[in-house]
Amino acid sequence: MIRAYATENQFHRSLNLYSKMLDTELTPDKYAFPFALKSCAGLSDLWTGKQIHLHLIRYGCSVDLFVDAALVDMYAKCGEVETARLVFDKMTVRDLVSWTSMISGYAHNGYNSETLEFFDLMQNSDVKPNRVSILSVLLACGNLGMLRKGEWFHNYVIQTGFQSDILVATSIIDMYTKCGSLDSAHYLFDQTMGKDVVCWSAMIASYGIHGHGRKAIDLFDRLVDEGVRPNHVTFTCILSACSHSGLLEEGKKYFDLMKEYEVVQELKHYACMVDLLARAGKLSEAEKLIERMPVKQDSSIWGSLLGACRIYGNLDLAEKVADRIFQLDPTHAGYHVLLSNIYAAKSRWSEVERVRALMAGKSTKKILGYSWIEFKNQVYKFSVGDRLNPQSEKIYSLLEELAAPMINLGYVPVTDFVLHDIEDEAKEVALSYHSERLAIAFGLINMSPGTPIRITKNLRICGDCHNAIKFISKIVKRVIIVRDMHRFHHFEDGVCSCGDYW
DNA sequence: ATAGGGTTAG
Repeated sequence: MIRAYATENQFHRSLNLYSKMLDTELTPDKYAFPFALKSCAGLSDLWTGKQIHLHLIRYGCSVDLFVDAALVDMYAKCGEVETARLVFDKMTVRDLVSWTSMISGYAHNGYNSETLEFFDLMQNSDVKPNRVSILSVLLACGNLGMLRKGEWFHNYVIQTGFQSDILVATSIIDMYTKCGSLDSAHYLFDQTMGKDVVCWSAMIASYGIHGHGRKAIDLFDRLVDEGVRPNHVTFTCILSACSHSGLLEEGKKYFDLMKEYEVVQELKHYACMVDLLARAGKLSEAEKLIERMPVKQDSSIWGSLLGACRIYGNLDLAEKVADRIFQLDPTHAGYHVLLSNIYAAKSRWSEVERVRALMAGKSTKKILGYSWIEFKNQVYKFSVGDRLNPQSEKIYSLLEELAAPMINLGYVPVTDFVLHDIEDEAKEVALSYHSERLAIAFGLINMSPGTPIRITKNLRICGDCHNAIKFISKIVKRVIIVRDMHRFHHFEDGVCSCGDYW
């Protein structure tokens, strides 16, 4: 029964029975523990997971292939990757599933390079990967934006025949999407037989994140024609796609359509709608939607609105919205910076100072921005103004060389994005060495002419860099593809695919 | 008798 409930995702019931079992004279055995642990994993219930870990030691089940794999999985799914690794290291015998549990734990917790390293280690231990273990490396390649490595795995999948597996195919489509190769994603999607709703959703998401809202809509309508039932993820994908392309009326239509399919409108769907309305300039409509939505608000849904307040220079609403945000999430550095930028754009320097002081007083957690690029099977990472790369000399002189032609073509640095107490000239310098520009210069120096430069960035690209990269793409006659935390920007001949709508 | 798995806002 513990197993049956765990298998049916009824984790609370599963654990209730486990707990009842402890009250009897029976003791759980090595067949019960994996499923009790699976239920903890499903609930991300670390506390109960640790209790069960103690039980299984007490009952002498701590050296068992199945129990240990379940422990690794439980710790990983509860975010305790290091503990999972300790359990894994203690195992005396490891099979494909134990390796895969660990690799998947790495992949799903953002330990992307570890995922790839561990996959190699597994193969060196003469454990042959199967379709399940492939999913994790594809996820890691996608997260890292490692297109060449991802292509290598795609080829590997073709050789091994795993491509006919719909889960693997979907993962490859997603990998290509996240590596900026929309064409490859689309090509594989068309080739894939027996597509289910997940695969369709992945492709809709793909068009969305690359800014092809119309194609996402066509695909959604095709999915419906083929009798596939869209689910909560499919709707998230289509709403997000509409939002990235500014398709306001279409987005509203799909939001309403959710009711017909009896798909519950969750926070993530409202977030897309707020974003869509706000970026289209319907600020008060967006505000009203947040106020009257029947799901619990979070700081980020107000954050979308604050972002739109910056675009439209609406200071009054920005102040009101920022109040709400700081009540919900007082230590978020990004929203403080956003608010101070809104003040800066209106030259309200004393307010800028006030927000900065507020920020310092609350010890906000600032995420350091960085950008990276794949080159020769490696990832090269840059942060603003750093000189850690051996080719720094060349990188900085290339950026300096580009400055004059950029200005000749009409580039004007916009320094609103830098805090105002730096001198103007210093601001321009700080901007011109943002991590994405260093990564792009590295790509231009090292990659053969004609190949697109693909950059990944952990934050949103700043407005000035977005503008600068347009000019760079024109001058160097290169396609530059930037993935920021939000979406893709394809720069070519001075134009960005996002149409500056982002 | 037992395990590992694809899509999702900001």
